[in-house]
Amino acid sequence: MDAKTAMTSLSLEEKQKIAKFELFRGLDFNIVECLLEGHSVKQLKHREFFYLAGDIATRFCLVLDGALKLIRHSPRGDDIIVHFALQGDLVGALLMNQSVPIASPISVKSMGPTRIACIPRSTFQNHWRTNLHLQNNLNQILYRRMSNIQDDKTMFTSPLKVRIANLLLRHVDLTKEDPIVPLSLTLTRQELADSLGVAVESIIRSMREMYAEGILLRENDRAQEYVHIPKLLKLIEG
Amino acid sequence: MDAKTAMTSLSLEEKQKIAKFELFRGLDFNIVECLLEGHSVKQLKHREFFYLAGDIATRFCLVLDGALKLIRHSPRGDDIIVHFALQGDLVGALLMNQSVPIASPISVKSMGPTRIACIPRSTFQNHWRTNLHLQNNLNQILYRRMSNIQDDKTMFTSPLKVRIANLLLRHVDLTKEDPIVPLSLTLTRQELADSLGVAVESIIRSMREMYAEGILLRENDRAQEYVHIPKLLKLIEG
DNA sequence: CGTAGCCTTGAAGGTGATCAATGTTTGTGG
DNA sequence: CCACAAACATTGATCACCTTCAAGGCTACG
Repeated sequence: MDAKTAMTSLSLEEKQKIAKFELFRGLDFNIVECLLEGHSVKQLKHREFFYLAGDIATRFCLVLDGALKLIRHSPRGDDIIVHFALQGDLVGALLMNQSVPIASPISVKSMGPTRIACIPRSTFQNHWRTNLHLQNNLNQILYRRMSNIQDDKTMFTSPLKVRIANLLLRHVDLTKEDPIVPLSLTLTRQELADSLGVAVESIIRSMREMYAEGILLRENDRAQEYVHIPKLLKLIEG
Repeated sequence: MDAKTAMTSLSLEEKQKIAKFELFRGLDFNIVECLLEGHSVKQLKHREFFYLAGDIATRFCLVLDGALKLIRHSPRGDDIIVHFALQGDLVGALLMNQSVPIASPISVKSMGPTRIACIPRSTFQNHWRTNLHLQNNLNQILYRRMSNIQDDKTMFTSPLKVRIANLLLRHVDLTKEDPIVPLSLTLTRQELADSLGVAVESIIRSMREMYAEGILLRENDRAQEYVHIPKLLKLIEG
């Protein structure tokens, strides 16, 4: 096995960090170790795939660092992003719950360098599926994900600028007092377009206006973008 | 307690029928009886609410007959239907899994006369939450619901006629050999519009074309609508 | 018999799509 | 380190699709 495909395991130290993820709340450390049974850590480069749509899903993964995007392909060739998975999020867990391995309906691609823990299906069957407390935590995650996607659907009828605002709002730290906060996840214009199901050009034109209105800000030409929360909220409220 | 609000319980016979729902697959009958603990049967008229958005959810329900629609309200006053719940489907179960009762983000309204079994939160906490097998079944339902709504999102970029076709396809019995099958759930134009997030007029104009193309059919002016499956599929494929 | 909900049609208008061209940034291999 | 490719960003012009508004008809139901 060469360096490229070398698979490492999590150190004890790292496992202890992971045990603090919300997903594992209320679980003993030795249980968490069981849940990671047979795992392997993978360092994905930018734009690398974890699943391709149609692959039989024999493993799922926990995001350790970085971000993944979950992509559906439309018959017309459009790619639609249905979810962004960040640190502590699970990808493919719902597929593991099926009685036999099934084809993944989505592709999963990294956004920038991303570290994940790949966990085999058997571990899910033996430990995840049988742990009641964990199932409840999983449901919390699902509930949030379902809420978000329902929200997207509800926003469908709003003008594009409002929909962009709504999407960006999910990727800022709202606990800060500051009215101006940076985006915690950098999305390209293309990713915003794919997430909202519109053309890139439309995103660009809408965001240009949002910059002009001071809703979005950029530190003298640097890449990092900031949002003005009160203005953003005002835009969404209407 | 007058006739209007009289609450009845399920007969033994009916419980046995319910025990055959996919949701309860693999569960003993006496377990199913526990899962219904404290339930009450409600006969909803047309357009009656089970939840109103914002209500604190202290119970959930199982659809016995008829149909419910789950509605989200946008800030602009548009109503968006996020799901149709038919026989055997659950409404509000995800809300029960939260540690404390929370406000429902959706309204739930009957479509025609509908019979439901209302089940108190405590029963969920005591019996549903603690039953591993049931949790797995619940996840199956969630998976399907999530798939559907992701599908909707993916279809977003398609022309309206394709999106209508895709929605109708979910409400026909595909096990039949016949190319022409009736819709198992009658949706008004308004409901189609609310489900797809478009204007009623757009639905009407699109469907007029679909009638002209023989994709949709109607028995000499009768209300029951039929779809021509192969043509429907061809439209979706592109 | 009047109201409420749903269906239908037409005309006018706007939002976002499409197409084409070009600039910018990033990463890769010679 | 430079050259080149690939991904990403931007702009303008034109156009299609869907929305909005207004008006009217149909059906069910108390």
